[in-house]
Amino acid sequence: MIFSTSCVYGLRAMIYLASISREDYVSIKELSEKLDISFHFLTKILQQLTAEDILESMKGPKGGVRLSKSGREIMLKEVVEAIDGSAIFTECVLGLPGCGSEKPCPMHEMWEDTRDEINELFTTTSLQDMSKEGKAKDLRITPDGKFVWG
Amino acid sequence: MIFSTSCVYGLRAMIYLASISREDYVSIKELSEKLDISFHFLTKILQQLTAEDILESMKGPKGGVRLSKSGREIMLKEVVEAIDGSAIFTECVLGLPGCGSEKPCPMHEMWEDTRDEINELFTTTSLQDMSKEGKAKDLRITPDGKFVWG
DNA sequence: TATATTTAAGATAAAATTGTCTTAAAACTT
DNA sequence: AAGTTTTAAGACAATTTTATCTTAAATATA
Repeated sequence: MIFSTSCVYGLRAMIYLASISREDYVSIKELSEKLDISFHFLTKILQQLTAEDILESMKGPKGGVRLSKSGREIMLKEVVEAIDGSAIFTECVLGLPGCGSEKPCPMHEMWEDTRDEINELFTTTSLQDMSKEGKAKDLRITPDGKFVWG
Repeated sequence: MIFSTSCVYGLRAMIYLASISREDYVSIKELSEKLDISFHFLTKILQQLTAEDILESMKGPKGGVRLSKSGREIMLKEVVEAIDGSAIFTECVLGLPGCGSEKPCPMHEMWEDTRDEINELFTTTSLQDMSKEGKAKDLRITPDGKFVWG
């Protein structure tokens, strides 16, 4: 997998949130059931996103989480960076610290363009792009496919 | 990191092996010292590559490992697949089993081309390409850069 | 044949990731 | 004000990955 399990769960949840009204809070319980992800584990992941101000949260009845900005304004990269960090968008393949144009490794030149393309892709693709795609074509975002779009 | 630590170590070792004579065996001890990787850990990784017939090994004095084919014939993808598996070249971003053109996830279409590009890149780039690049420009393949090409 | 060298293989340990459980704090409801 | 619901936070456990250590097996050399 290119992203960690945590990151994948975070992306699934964020894409789902972008598919529904941004007004009201959605409880993590509901999210975890819809997306078939362990409640406590998902809570931790969403806490990270709340800490990064990509999500807003509220405690108590009627509480839950919601996007802090429009799904059109939240890019996939923000979500990935908040959970997995920016290595995938910046680091070289051989994992050498400080690898770059000035001090490259043998794989740098070969990889650079593709890496930049990945960066561009995740920088320009929004949660809304993904939720619209999924909702319009009724695509699945859970392994079993039982998930239904709001 | 896009690849596991094991995979990165494996790539570094294989690129180095492609830079020297294929005739004689190189001891893992020597490799581990040159590349600054734990001997026992590197041994396990290279054992995987030996099991996949990318490397040949011999025990005893004058023993060690060597490429089973010319570095020109061994593609980066073979090394990555032997250690990390083929997920990065085939799997979808959201980690849904069976995700593909017929049964996609919302991110499938967006990711497909780039993923195929990664696949193409690693399928067509050989160990020799990398070792030539590194040797010609004297690039580093260890974090500290103390490494010297044969 | 005996010895030294080197990979193979498996046990063990440490660290990171993934997942669970409990308690606290905040916000709503009655 | 009391009780319920929900996120926050931290302890704990399981799993995977990374790393180390020990013993066995094979090969060369003397």
